[in-house]
Amino acid sequence: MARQYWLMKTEPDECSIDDFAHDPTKAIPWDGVRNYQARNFMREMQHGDQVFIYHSSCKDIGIAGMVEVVKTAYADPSQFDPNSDYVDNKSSKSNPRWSAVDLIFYRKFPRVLSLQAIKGIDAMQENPLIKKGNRLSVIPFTENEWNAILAHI
DNA sequence: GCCAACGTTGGC
DNA sequence: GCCAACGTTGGC
Repeated sequence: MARQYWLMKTEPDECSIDDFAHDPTKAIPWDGVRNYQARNFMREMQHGDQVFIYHSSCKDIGIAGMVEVVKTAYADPSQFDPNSDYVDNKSSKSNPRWSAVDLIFYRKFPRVLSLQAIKGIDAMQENPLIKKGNRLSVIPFTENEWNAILAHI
């Protein structure tokens, strides 16, 4: 199947593009997703899929760079960790409720492409990212949307 | 810090 | 299965 394109939101205080860039050889587990729609998208991800990293709830809101999927969905360990904020007592090991994927650095943009700029891109008008009240933290991108973003970097 | 919009929970 | 209450997200 052809490579797919995604966007994942993160608060840069938690995990930013710089955390990936810091060691480009090190895969970082993307765990803690506790939304079913976002989880389902993560389960569709394939090795080699590319992902925009979006910084939310911060000073410099927008797309900061790109990472790549290096490990497809597996049971998110944090759901079973009683010390984790993300523990889910209703999840079972035989049928884990939540999934994680591993991501690796691909590229940091010279500057963050701001949400405001993204809203101005024609090809992005149907993308959930710019819809008011949207809370989805994992968003699929069409190839057209993906290329339109790259054309503005 | 505010608050609108949304997803989830739980009583019925 | 409905829906009100609640907690969270995320831009401003």
